[in-house]
Amino acid sequence: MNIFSDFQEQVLKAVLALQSAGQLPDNLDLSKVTAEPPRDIAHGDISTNAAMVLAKPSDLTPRQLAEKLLPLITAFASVQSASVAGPGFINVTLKNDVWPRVINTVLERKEKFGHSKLGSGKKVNVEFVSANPTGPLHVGHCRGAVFGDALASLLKVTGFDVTKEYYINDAGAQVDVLGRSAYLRYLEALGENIGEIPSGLYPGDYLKPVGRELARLHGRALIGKPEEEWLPVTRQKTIDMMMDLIRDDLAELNIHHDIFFSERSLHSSGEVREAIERLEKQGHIFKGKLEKPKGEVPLDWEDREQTLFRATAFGDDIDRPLMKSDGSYTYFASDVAYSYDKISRGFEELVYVLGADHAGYVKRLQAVAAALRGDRKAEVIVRLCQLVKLYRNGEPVRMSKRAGEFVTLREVVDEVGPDVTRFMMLYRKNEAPLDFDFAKVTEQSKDNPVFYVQYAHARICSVLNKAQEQGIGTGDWTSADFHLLSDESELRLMRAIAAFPRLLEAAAVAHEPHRISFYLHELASELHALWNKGKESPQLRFIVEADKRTTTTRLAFLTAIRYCLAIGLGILGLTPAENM
RNA sequence: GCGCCCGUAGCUCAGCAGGAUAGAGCACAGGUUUCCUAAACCUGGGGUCACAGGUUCGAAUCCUGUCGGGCGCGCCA
Repeated sequence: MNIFSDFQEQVLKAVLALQSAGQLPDNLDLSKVTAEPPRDIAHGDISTNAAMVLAKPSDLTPRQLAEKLLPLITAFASVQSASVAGPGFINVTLKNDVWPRVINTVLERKEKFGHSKLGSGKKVNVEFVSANPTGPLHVGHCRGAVFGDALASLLKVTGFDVTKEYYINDAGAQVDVLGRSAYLRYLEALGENIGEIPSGLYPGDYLKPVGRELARLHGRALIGKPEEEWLPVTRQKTIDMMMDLIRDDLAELNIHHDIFFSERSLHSSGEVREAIERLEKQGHIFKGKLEKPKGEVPLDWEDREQTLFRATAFGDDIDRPLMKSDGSYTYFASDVAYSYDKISRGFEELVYVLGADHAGYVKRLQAVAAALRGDRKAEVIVRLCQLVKLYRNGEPVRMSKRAGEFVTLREVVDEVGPDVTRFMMLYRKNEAPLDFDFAKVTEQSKDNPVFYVQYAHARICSVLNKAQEQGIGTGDWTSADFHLLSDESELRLMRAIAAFPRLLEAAAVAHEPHRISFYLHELASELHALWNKGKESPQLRFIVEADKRTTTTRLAFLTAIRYCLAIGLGILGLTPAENM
């Protein structure tokens, strides 16, 4: 039950009624008609702009049209009163029985309250993390990982058919370097003196277990062989073990992808060639020279003719090369094939969660999809996550990538826990930079939003448990009478509950899971406010021994709030705290 | 040079799908409280929504331009 979308539908029906009565023109654009909670609650429960957006094409003033609509809206079953206000808003106060119905809906639908069919089963691919399999995940991957996972959950509960995907960059020069680095560790494991790891290879200790495993599997068999014989072996084993490592890191954060897609497989299956042939047939490929880049010029710049995808025809800034000078495919060529693969699998929405340093990829990804999709719908949506700055007691944590000193994702999660990590990553709009202070995020005070929200849930659990001990909160809410809830704080909480389904839909449409975090903080805040009132006014406490009916009502009410908190936290990937 | 993101209170940030008098937390000022419904509470001051145009009945929100900050710009992935 979404009181806002229900009301909007009714308003649209009222407009249609006026149209069939000949009072309004037939060809009105109704898409701009909204039904939303007014910012100022003095304006009632729901406000619609119908009269304002439809006035001009109807050749009426907003007020005239509002007056026409008013009697129809006043007649709605759920409406107590309606009035025209301001420039032409129609404000509505709902009948008292609406809030009880909302709460009953929560109690019936339980952990599915707020779920909707907004997405109507649309197939969405959410690709996130996709870090190179050359080492453990570091803190920089953290935000995109959490964001992507939460977004996927959000889209799921709003009715999309979501696939969570990780693209493994297991082709190209980087993983060759990785294979060579592991080979050294293999020699080391067999007792050879390898000295310092040469620059250009991966120095990290995390490759030592790979070396030992290679030694266990192959003994000394790989020694003395030419590189082209051992490299494929060490490379693949290393990639496999690194991906296991990465999967473990992600599991620490409660993140599980549906599909791990290998870039290498695109080459071996011939898809790279196929996809490029398809572009070629469509005439989107040509040979040409690119202009020298402005900015920083690469050291090995050479002016040469190359095979290019005409990305500029699809809105990109420059055309993109598909072949290297040695005749092999570029990374971008794999991207073309991968896009083609996703489109062929029937995804109508391709979501990419990338770091802000990949902003330059947005247009080329969109260009590729536009060129390849043909008659299919395949919309590319890119969400960029800004950097996370780590602090320890207000001091920035220094990291040097060159020296191999970086804070790993695992270190963060081990120190503060997955729930705190996830919530903090989502307590900011994705395109805004984020400060993460180890001290602040684990602080147990109301200034810490994770704690604040979890505490609200735990408080409810504590009351419900206490009630159960006294034999009152049995879960049978049939005798609850929500008309008894009349305190301002209680009314605000009921409005917040009623707004939850709408919030989820809006967050899904905007691909902005952070809105849920802020909503939860607000909901928690309202709950704590009511709780604090109970200190001063015992009649506002949840358990009122002398009044069983009120107690039952409030326990049911708390249960509904608890569902909202738990559902929201669940979408963000947190486990609601039962006690703290 | 070009592209993308950002610019809202002293600070960190929200601002819901263009809506009515722009919000929260911190900090600041004043007050309450030592209760066991622990990990405080209440009240208050504070704004040229970077700037200038435009679209609209209505713009922090959409468009254009300017300024300021960040990121990126072929044979790395």
